[in-house]
Amino acid sequence: MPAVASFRARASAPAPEMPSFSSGASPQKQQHNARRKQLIRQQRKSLPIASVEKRLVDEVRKNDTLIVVGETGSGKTTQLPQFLYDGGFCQDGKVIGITQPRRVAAVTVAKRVAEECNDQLGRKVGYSIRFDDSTSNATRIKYMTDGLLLREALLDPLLSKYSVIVVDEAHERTVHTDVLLGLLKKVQHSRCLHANKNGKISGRPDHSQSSTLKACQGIKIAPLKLIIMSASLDAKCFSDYFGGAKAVHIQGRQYPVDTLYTYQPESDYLDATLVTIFQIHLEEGPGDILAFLTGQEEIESLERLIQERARQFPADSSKIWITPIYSSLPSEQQMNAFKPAPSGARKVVLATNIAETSVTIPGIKYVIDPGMVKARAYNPVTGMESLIIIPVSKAQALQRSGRAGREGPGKCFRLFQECEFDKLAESTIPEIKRCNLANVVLQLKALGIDDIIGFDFMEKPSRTSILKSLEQLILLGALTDDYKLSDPVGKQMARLPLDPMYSKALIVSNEFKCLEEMLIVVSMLSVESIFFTPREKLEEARAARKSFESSEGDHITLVNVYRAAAECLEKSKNANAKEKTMEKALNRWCFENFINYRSLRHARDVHSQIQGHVQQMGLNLSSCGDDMVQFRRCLTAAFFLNAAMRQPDGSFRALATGQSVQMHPSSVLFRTKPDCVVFNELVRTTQNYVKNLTRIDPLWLAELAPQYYATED
DNA sequence: GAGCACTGC
Repeated sequence: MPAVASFRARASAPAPEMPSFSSGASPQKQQHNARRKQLIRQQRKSLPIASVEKRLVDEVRKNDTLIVVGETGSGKTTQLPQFLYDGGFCQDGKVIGITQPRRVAAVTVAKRVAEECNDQLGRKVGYSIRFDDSTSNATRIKYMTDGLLLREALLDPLLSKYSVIVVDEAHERTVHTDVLLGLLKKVQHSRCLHANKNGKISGRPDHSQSSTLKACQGIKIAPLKLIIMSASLDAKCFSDYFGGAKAVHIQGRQYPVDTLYTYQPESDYLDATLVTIFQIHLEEGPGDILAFLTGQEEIESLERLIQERARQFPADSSKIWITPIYSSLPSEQQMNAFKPAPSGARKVVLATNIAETSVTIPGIKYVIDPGMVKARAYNPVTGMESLIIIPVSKAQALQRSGRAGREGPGKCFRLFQECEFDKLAESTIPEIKRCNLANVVLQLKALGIDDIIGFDFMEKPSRTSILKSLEQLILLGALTDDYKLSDPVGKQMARLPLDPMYSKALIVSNEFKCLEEMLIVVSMLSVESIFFTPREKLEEARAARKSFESSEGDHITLVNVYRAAAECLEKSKNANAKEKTMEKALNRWCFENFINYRSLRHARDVHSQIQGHVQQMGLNLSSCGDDMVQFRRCLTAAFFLNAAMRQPDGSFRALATGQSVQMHPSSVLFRTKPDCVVFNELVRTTQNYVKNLTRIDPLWLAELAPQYYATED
């Protein structure tokens, strides 16, 4: 066991603002109602942003683009749109759009603002996220996810119904935010030219804008106001990107957080976390502890270690109550982290990154930050994705420490030396530089942006990564040989909110008369893991899966699961059950069959959305019935880029890249010896693994994908 | 015989 970690203090900086879950309490009595209104008025008035309302609105009037840096608790997300509404930015029925990176934020903030406006949600104030639209013609303040606004741009390239677009949490730099910023810059430019043209002021002709401009000729349209909101202090990069746009700073309201570092480097951060938890528990005053770990496995093993250590304490000492929280944990168990600790006990929340931005846990006074994070990495040359544990960035560390100062002064224990903090990267590498770009490229092409390499990204992805995506889209038939969006295949693919390879699979399956089966497959492949295998019930989980297994592979197994679930719903429907009862029955069925209910629910949502799209495209919901050869041939035609051949040593060779890969043990084919498979996922962990497999006849490759395999023997 | 942070359309 290493020596007890010891710490020294350094003044902390405020952390960025995060949306938090509102309690959603609904007033019942009128008196209660009046009190609540009064309270809301007071709260609004006391927000730091309230004192600069007039100045802010003036700045938006004067500047086409404004950068707003707002610290935690400044109220920018809820207040600024209301200021703009009151300032007359919704005249002529125009809408103020506010984008968020996360669905839950769009919903909770919209609810809060509707309440502040004393109006029903969905009228003046609404939200729109995938699968859930709560807006109407009357909506003037619209909260939405950034990805949804990108989709809207496909239908309305000038985003003509918006007078102002506010991009919130821009510092997070998600792929969607980055693409949106590039697009908005272009749209703003187009609308400016357009307005000038209509006003008989001659704008310089701009050929890059011609397609979008042409689409909107004859429509009266005003310039677009852009507001970029960021919580971090890096306003300069946004300002530079938008031609030196003005930046304003809004004070936050956050309690001070004492930050402490270790004197020595810690070789084992898990053990150091364990030691620090007990150090806080024994030496510090009341308050809950939040420890950031990298994944489920670390959380589970630390939980066991804490319990072991706690047993060595005298029975009358105060107790520790451990609540893990990570994304794949079923919601009921996640909720424990939000409950107060039993009296006399201290709550210790062991969390992944989920507690960094996505959820705010009440009662936290102490944060433990080992300074590591599990991050996705992508190799554009091999197409290989992997998850690696790397040091956090400074911005991330600040975000984590800020979690200790939400309700009162707090302390953050960083399990590394102060000199190490100074060496950390300023901010996390934007996602656009570490993911597959096929979807981004397809979207941009569909928006009429032909020159992807020359596109004005805030931070350009590598040339290799862009070229690789272009190449993949050509192979899928979405682009022609001269990099133009193909018609109808490319256009259809761009309309579908799916991975391009899955979109192509749907189009192919229409020709193979098995669209129904493929629709289920791509829906199931588009969501998080369907099977839930708790460590302590491994055998039971395996037995449950057996009843769905197909010897042909994982794709047909997924179809079987989906259909069994649909049958379960059908049964309770025939028993005239209400929707709520039906969902309950499905939930129970999932539990009994070791299926992740949340994932299945999500897959059903995707299924119904995509079904709507393909029907609109005029495709037929055909089924191949029991002809599984036909379906496997279809999978081959769709996923030919992901084919692998068995080698004499039992490993596989991915045909497109020549990489040596292994079957993942989670595949139903794992104990069998197929000669040739198509797969959907290639991940690197301890070795290269392929997941979601179906066995195919190797001869089908040359027959069904001759453009790719004809020259190979 | 492995193990997967987090989002989003």
